[in-house]
Amino acid sequence: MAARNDAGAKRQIIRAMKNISPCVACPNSELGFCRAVLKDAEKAGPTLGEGSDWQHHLFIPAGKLVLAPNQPLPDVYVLCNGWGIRFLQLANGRRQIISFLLPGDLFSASTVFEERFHFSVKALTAIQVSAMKRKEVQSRAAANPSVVMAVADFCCMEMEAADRMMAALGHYSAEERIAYLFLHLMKRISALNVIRDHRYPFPLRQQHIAEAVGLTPVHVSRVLGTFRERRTAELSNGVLQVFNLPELQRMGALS
Amino acid sequence: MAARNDAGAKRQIIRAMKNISPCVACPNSELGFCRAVLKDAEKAGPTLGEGSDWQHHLFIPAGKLVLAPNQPLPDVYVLCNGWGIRFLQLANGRRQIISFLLPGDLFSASTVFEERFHFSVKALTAIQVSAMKRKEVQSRAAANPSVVMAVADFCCMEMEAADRMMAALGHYSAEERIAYLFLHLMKRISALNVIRDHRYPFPLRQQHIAEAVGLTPVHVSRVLGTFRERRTAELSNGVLQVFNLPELQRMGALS
DNA sequence: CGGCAGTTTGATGTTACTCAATTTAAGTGG
DNA sequence: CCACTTAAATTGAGTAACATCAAACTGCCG
Repeated sequence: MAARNDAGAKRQIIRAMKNISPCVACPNSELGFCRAVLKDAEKAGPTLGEGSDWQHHLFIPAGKLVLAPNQPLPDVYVLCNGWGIRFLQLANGRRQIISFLLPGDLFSASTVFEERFHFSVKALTAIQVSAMKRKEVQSRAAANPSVVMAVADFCCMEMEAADRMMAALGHYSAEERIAYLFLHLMKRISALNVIRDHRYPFPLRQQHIAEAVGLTPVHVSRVLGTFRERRTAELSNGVLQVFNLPELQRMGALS
Repeated sequence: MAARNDAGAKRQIIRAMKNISPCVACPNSELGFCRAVLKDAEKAGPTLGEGSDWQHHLFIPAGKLVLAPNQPLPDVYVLCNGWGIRFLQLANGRRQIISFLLPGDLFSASTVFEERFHFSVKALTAIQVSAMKRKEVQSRAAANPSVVMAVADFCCMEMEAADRMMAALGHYSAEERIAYLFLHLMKRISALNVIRDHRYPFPLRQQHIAEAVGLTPVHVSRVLGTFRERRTAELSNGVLQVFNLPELQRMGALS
């Protein structure tokens, strides 16, 4: 039921966002938000031209920093394509990955409200980003309740995800944290892709998993090793293959 | 500067919330939100009677569960008085404290948008809670931008706090996590109370600290012991006394 | 072929957990 | 005011989980 809820919210975001971003400038969008919107724009005809002055699109290569914290920025960002990470840079040089950004995701609901962000964003793969003037988004939201609903929904999802991750970080073992991360991302990926044979696109390095769940890369490697031995799941070549879903769920279920 | 920001946001919430809740039914409010609102209501005269049908007040004894997760509830809750904890109940019987609720706090910004909550709330001390019909809050928000701003601000604060706590849980040692928690709460308490001699009201058991930062109560006791030995800080009798603030900040600074 | 980033493996060290006992503090009822 | 009870905090000993350090291995790309 939680899964249905998530997927429902995502669809709602997609639907409502049509009122914000036609997203017509994304030529090669393959997933989620962009494609859905693109189709609609085609149907609707060429009314919403690509040269609008309140939104533009960015094409960012893999590994590049997209946003640094505490810069005043006039735009709200939606990831159209590819994967990103949202993270906090810590004093000791480490970083905590707060969330993985998938196609259709607002970088954060807070970007709609505030012009300074407390986090950084980096491209994990090559990505496309839709940047929309915050002022314009806000005024459209004021005129259109479904946009407000979409932002509110995203906001709730974001907060719930953060809360659950806190619980995982605070009270779960290495195995359980990684299982939880896998399940959480699998649910989100499933909402965007058709998954066959339990094989999920998963462009993460072990380093990223480590930074997300608060372990060292070395220990992540060991845990993934045991997952492989036990034939629970295997991560390689950017694909997560799950062999024993019940086992994974047993480990990663928070409540 | 971060502190000023926080205090500013709090004041803004208090100001904007006057449009939502006169809060006149709280007889003994001593802190923050309620008192501010009460004063204003007196000035404004008795127009806003206490018998309004869209809000009521709850008096809840210490230790009582206020909200269980996944119940559809028609109200939005603001803590008027006392301390509460917001937490996730985990499968293994443990719980993760997500945040401490102080006077003036919305239980969560998500309560304004959704009728089912993913968390539980428990009274840490005896508390007073203002419950306002969500529908009414939403319609007042639609009519009054400053209410929207207040909720948005609270939302951003909540998300930022969660993100930083994730970083603390993921990458920080026991000492650092506890120092971080202390500093975070000290900042929030300072926004509500006048603090003298670095003595902060702090009605937490070591068990609560443990549940918030992901340690065992035993280990919390040891860490607090070293804090006391080194004369960094001391927690006893519901009072946190800080002797060496720079030392605490050195340990608990995230970035 | 060489270089490089990512992963794996081993040996060792440290942090924090577990279990259990003891002390302290805070009521409660006589 | 004092025995009795109970919750909370402290202390100690032993252990498990994860970190650290270092070396070897893999795949990939020029």
